[in-house]
Amino acid sequence: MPDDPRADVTEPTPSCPVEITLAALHGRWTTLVIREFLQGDRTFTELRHALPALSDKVLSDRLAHLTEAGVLARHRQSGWPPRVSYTLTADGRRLGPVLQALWDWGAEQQLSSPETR
Amino acid sequence: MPDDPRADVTEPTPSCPVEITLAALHGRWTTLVIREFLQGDRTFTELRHALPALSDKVLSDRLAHLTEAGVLARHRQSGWPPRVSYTLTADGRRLGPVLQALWDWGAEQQLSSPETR
DNA sequence: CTGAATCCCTGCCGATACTG
DNA sequence: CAGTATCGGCAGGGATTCAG
Repeated sequence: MPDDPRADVTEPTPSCPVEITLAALHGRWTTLVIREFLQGDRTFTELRHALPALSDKVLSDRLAHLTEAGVLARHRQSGWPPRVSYTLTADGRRLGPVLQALWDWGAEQQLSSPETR
Repeated sequence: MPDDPRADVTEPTPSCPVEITLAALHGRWTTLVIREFLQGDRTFTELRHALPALSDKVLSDRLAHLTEAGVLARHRQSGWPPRVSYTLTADGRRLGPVLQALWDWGAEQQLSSPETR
């Protein structure tokens, strides 16, 4: 990874692959939302129930952001009441291992330094 | 990972392993600073030269933050001029695979969606 | 040389209210 | 049902200046 042309960078640029991923995961609640989708499709209301403390606005923001990042796909079912479901894309599913890596480091960290300060 | 007691969480909490890791990586420039250390020890001035657009204050903040997160260790060489070097801890070295996972996803993403918008 | 203190500015997040 | 509009508070990040 240091032996990649794209690693020749001296400032944070959106073209760095690491930045791309962090941008996709960016924002409070984002990883929890993704975790929901790793267990299957979800609608707006289902997410609201799974994450009660998450406000409508932020949930809406996150879904839009993840959709734009290529992680989620939006599906409008026509008819009434309006129903929209979201699914992980193939790219979104590839985030599983990424979250796993984040989880693993944090879990190990909890062991090696239970609490500093 | 969904089959872990610590995954029963309905809001972002600092005790979630994923949050711990994201907290360690948090902040602009942080991953670039870590990348420097994956290639060896560095002093304040060396980092300043490697990342010219990074201000003193933010560099200082990042070093303090990473030290507190257990990623870096600080070593004061006594004498004059004052010289301080930083090294990755064992935990810090374990971030290599994490950054690799972030890199891989982002790199793949660049291929599958070169530019949207 | 290696930072810490201060100031300002921007962007995120949350709450509330409203619409197709 | 599934969002958008608006507003306010607060924390992050940059520039500059000062200190051990």
